[in-house]
Amino acid sequence: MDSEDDCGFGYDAFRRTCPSHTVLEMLASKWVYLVVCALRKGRLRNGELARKLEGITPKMLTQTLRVLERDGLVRREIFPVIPPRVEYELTELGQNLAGLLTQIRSWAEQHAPDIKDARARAIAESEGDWAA
Amino acid sequence: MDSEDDCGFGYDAFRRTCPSHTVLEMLASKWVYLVVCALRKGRLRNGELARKLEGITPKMLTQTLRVLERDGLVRREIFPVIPPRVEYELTELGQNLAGLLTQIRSWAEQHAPDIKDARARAIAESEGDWAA
DNA sequence: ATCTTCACTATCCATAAGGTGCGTATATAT
DNA sequence: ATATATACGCACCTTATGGATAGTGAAGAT
Repeated sequence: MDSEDDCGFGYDAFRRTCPSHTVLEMLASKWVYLVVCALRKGRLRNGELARKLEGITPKMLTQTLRVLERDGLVRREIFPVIPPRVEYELTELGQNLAGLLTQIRSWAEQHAPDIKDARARAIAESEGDWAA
Repeated sequence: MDSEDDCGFGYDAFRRTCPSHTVLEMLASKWVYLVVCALRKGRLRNGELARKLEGITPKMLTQTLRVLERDGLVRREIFPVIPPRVEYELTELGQNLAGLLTQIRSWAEQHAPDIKDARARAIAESEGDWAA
């Protein structure tokens, strides 16, 4: 019945026990999107990322990078120097994903006005209710 | 400096005040992914969605659909019959997005084994630490 | 009379996300 | 001696999220 849904790989993200479902859960994070997009054009240091991702706290940055490293999307390189120097870069798998996530980001940027309008309309309608 | 990053639309998802940033936040949800993907091939009723999205609670399903409706990605049609009949379908904007989200889902399904392996390796390494 | 269906709505609660601040290590500059 | 820079880890706390459960309404079946 859902042979089309598993995309022919035997995995089905609609099933909560499927490994691809947990992958989707991992990807469902604002900071994962942004970190992967930020690393797309080359390796960056922790501080460089922190400056690029406005509003991220050091904790969330580290947490996100650890998840991405654990899942094989990001490689971490430590230079044994003082003061410490650590660089992050996408693995091949990460680069592969970055293409898609960048498309999502572009979509968000392109359609932000549409969605802003839709939200405004939704608010206007709900406010109109009292007078109905 | 970041002229490439705003994709030429004047929006930059890296800035937390940018409307596109809130769009990205909205998209960063497992259930948003899955509901949009599920509706891709046509309109579905609440119960049909609930059966398709294994593990979703009625609350999360309704909540997700309300967000998608508010943002203009999903259209809701109510048939005034008893028992109630409500159908959901993607708007044009939603269809547009569904293409991308389906790619993400396919990616998750294709690369689930790679990520499973990466996680296993990460665990093996961290367990190896005690013997180091 | 009671049950069933369907699409919710409301409520409570456990967990997770996320923020803040402090500690660590050490070469270099003052 | 003290301060600075860097990239964290750790502990604590507050808030938000998601899940479980129960309730609603109204026609039709039993």
